[in-house]
Amino acid sequence: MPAAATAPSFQPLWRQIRTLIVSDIEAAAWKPGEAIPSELELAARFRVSQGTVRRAIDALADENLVVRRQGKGTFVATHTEEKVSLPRFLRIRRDDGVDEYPGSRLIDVRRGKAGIEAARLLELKAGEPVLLLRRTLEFAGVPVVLDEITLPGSLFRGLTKARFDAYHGSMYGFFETEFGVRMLKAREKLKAIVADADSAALLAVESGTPLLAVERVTTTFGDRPVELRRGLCTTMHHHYLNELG
Amino acid sequence: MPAAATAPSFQPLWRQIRTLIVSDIEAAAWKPGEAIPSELELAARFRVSQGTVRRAIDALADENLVVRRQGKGTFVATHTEEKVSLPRFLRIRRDDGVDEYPGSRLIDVRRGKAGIEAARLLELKAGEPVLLLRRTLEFAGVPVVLDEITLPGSLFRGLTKARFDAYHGSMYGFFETEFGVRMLKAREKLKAIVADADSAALLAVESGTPLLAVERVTTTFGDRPVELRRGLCTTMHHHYLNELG
DNA sequence: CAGTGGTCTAGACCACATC
DNA sequence: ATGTGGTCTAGACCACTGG
Repeated sequence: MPAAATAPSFQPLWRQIRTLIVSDIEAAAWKPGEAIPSELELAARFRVSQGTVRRAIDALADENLVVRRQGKGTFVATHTEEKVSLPRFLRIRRDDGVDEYPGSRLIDVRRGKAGIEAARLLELKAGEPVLLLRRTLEFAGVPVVLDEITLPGSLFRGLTKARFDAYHGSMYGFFETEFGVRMLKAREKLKAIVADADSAALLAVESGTPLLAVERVTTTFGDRPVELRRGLCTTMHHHYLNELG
Repeated sequence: MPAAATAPSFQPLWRQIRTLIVSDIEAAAWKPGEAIPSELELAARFRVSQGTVRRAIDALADENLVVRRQGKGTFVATHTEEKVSLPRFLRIRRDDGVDEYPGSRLIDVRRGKAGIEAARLLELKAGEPVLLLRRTLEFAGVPVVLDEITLPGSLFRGLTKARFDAYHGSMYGFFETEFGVRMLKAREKLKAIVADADSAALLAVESGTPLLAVERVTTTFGDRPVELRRGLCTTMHHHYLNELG
C-alpha cells in the first residue's frame, strides 16, 4: 500500500469512507440538492458502525460539501438555493450593513486563447481555448464590481450570453445546473489599484479612482482550478468583509 | 430555566461542558501554552463520559482556543509560539510566494480619548481613555503596512514604547503575556484608497499611490472588542490573501 | 513502560420532520 | 408511528510521546 511522501501511510476508516462518499458525490450519484442515503443505510453498505459514517459526514459538512438537516436527511450542497442568505463566496458588503443580494449584468461573452498567466492559474496549456465573460454586480442598481471571468473552454462548451440571460439565479448556480461544474473552494488575492479609462467607464467612476482588485481562482473536486476571476470593486460605499477566527 | 429569544432552551451536555472549560481558560486556570487536564480527568470531574468531553474539546480546537497534540495533551492556544508558521491573523503575503515573517517597527505610543467612531467599534463611551500606537510592518526591511492601533486604556495600563521594544515576539504575544489580553477573533473590512502625504512618507511611496485600507476589530472572550486597527498596505509587491471554503 | 489523544463499536435514547 | 439526524454512554483498542 504505497503512500505519498508527506501523507500518512494508513488513513482512519472514517477518512476512507469520507473519500468514498466524495467520489459518489463527484460522480453525481446524488445530484446537488438531493439527499444522500441515511447514516444507517451507509453504515450497512460500508459495513461499519453508524458512528463511523457520522464522522465522515461531519467532515463533509465542515467542508460545505453536504448540508445536514435534522429530521430530514443529509443533502448535497448546491449553489442554487442561495437566494435566502447571501452567496457563500460573495464578500462584498454595503457599508451601511444592509444585506443586499446584488444583481448580475452580463456584458459580453467572448472566445479566446489562454495567455501565459491564465494558463498557469487554470493549469491549462497556453493557447488552449477559454471563455471570457465580463459582467458587473449592481447594488441598488449601481454597478459596484466589474468582473472579468476566464473559464476553460472544454468544461463550458455551449455557453452563450443568451443562455446565461435565460437562467435565473447566481452564476455558480448556472455553472452547476447547466454544465455540472461545482465550485467548492476559492483563493483570493487582493490589491489596491487605480481605475483605467475602460474600467472607470463601466463602473461609472472617474479615471484614477482607487479600486479594490480581487483575483480569484476557484477550484472543484481534487482542487482542480475551473475559474479565474479578476474583479474590480469601487469601495466608496462598499467593502470586502473577512472574518478571522 | 429562561432562554434568550433565539437561543435553544436546552443545550447539549457537550456544549455546556465546552462553556465550563472556556470559563476556566478565560479565568486563566491554565495559562496560554499550558496543558489542560486530560480527557479522562475532565470526564471524571464533570461526571460525564470521555466521549462527551472529547466533543467539547473538539469544538474548542475548531475555534482555535486550544491545540491538540497526540500523545502529549491539549494545550491552551497562545500567540507566543507563532514564530514557526506565520501569525494566524496576518493575511499579507509577498507576491513571489515566499513566506516571510515581517518585522514590526513601533513608531510611537500616544494617549488619547476615544472618538465617536472608535468608541462605537470598541464599545466604549466617547471620551474614554485609549492608547494609540503607530507601527510599520517591514518585509525584507521595506515598510509595507502602516498600522494605527487603538486600544482601550483600561486594559493596557502601563503600556509604553520602551516596554514594547523590550519584548521579543509578535504584538499579540506582547498583549497576551504582558496584559493578559487574548486576541481570539477579528473582523476585517477592506477598501482601496489613495495615500495622503503622511502615510506616503512613512511607507516610502508617492502621495496618491493606491493603498489597501484594512480596518480590523479584534475581540476576546464573549466577543468583547479589545483592539481597533486601521492598516494601510502598499500592494505593489504584496497582497492580501483570503481562502474561501 | 504509562499516559495522552485518536479510532471504532454497539446500543440506548432524544429532537425534529413528515405522514 | 416512522424515519431522520443528534446526543450520550461504556468499553476496547490503536498511535504517539516521553521517561
